[in-house]
Amino acid sequence: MTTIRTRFAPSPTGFLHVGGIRTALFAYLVARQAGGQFILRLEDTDKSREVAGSAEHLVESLNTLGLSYDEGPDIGGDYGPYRQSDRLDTYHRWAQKLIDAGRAYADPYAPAEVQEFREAAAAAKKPFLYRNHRPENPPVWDGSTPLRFKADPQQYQWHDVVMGDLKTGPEVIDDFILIKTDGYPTYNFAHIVDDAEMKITHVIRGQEFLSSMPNYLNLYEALGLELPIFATMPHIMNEQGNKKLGKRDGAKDVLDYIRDGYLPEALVSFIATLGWNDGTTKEVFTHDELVETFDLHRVGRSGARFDEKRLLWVNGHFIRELPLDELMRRAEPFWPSNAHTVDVAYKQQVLSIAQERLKTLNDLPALTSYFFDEPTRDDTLITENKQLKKLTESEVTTLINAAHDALATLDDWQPGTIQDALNQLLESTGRKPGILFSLIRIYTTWAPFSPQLNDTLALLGKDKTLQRLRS
RNA sequence: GGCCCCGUCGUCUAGUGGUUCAGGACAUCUGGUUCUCAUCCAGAAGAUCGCGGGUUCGAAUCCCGCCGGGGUCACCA
Repeated sequence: MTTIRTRFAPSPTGFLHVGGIRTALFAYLVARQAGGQFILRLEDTDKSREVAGSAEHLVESLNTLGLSYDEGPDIGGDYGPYRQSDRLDTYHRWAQKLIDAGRAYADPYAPAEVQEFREAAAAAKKPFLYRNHRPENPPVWDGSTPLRFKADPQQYQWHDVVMGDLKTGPEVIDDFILIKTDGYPTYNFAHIVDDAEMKITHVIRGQEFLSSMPNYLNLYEALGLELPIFATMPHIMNEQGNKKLGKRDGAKDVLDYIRDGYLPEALVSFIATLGWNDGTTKEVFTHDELVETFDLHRVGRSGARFDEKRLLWVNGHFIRELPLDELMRRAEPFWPSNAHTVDVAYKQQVLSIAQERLKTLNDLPALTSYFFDEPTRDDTLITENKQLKKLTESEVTTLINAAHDALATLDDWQPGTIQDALNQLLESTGRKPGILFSLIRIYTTWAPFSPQLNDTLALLGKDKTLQRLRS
């Protein structure tokens, strides 16, 4: 039985967005659940598009999301190198096989000439095919011109795990470039050679490559290579649903989501369910659950929209599921600045009452700042409150003073005892909780929302509570 | 334009001829949980399954046509 080997093969031209991550994730899952290997290969054959530092960025993105690979440019492996620019001799070796077999030839035309052919075809409203201009006696290829594949146009039928049975006619097959004049191979050539040499069993990639499949099939044949299993992922669409998600349309770097307080596991679960589900009503999946239940056959064929609202909900869900000490670790970079002057145990208590209110870790400062800093008074909290705005100034003062005095006599400062004192105050003042508790809550936090009153006061401490009720 | 893929509530989807003329989730709205926000619970609204034909006793599910959306036609991947 052959070992399942999948790969993720991005080009280092920038960051990774959710579309790329999904392809990587699915390839990763297929390998992991089969006990196989997941490989990272850098497709850096277009020097002009390469962005400095993006290889490291891709690696960081995969690591951050927990998509660990078994072989790759930075860690090596038995089938390296894993950077295409380091494999040029391999491509030339395979190209020579094609030349020897009469299946590759030097392209004698200047770029402008090819462009003319193309425009003539467009003018005649016919699809452009390079092979219609195939030279009769091409010169010996010396590397100064592109090397083209001599296609053998024919009808193809093939199976795609996601897309099902597909077929196309010979008209879509053409002579494409194998090696460019700069000596680098094209993707079309290099990925097939590499997949074969690296013993890749499943080619999982985006839909944009679907229309090139007949050409690839033709090349596999010419090269005498066995076909891997193909799985084509539908596009993830932008929020408007009218375009494939792309960097130029504002697709975000996945690492930006992490910086914005999203949990890697939330991102992974959300991305996995964009086009896939396990057939039950289960909505969120842990890493292990995905490894166990993921199935390429259940990936849908239609493009899915990227809905941030749903991601936000998934993220909140995962935050609530986190054990407190783990949440503490994750939250570390997100605290308001003054929180660092306070001891860890206190922060942990603050976190415990903020946990169920966090949608992202980035919500932490807004939710907890009054535990660390003196809040600034904001009277609109009272004047814009339906019930409180009816009170006169002296009524407010009276109530706050009463609260101060009642709480000042309290020796045992605990949520329970505080609540008892507050309940007594309710009786002695004859006010509704909606008035009394709201007022105390506002005076002690000056925040639009906070955890329930007794917990907030308990954590704030007696001194701070009384002091804020005096101001 | 040629070729290819897709089309179920606003969104993600379940559903492959008949206990599903449609289930779940997000979002929205309502009520409850001694105060706000959130959580949680209960509930509401929301899809004539893109449209039109056909096959069938019966179709979201099969066939045909149309429309709509997307992708691709590079010395980019």
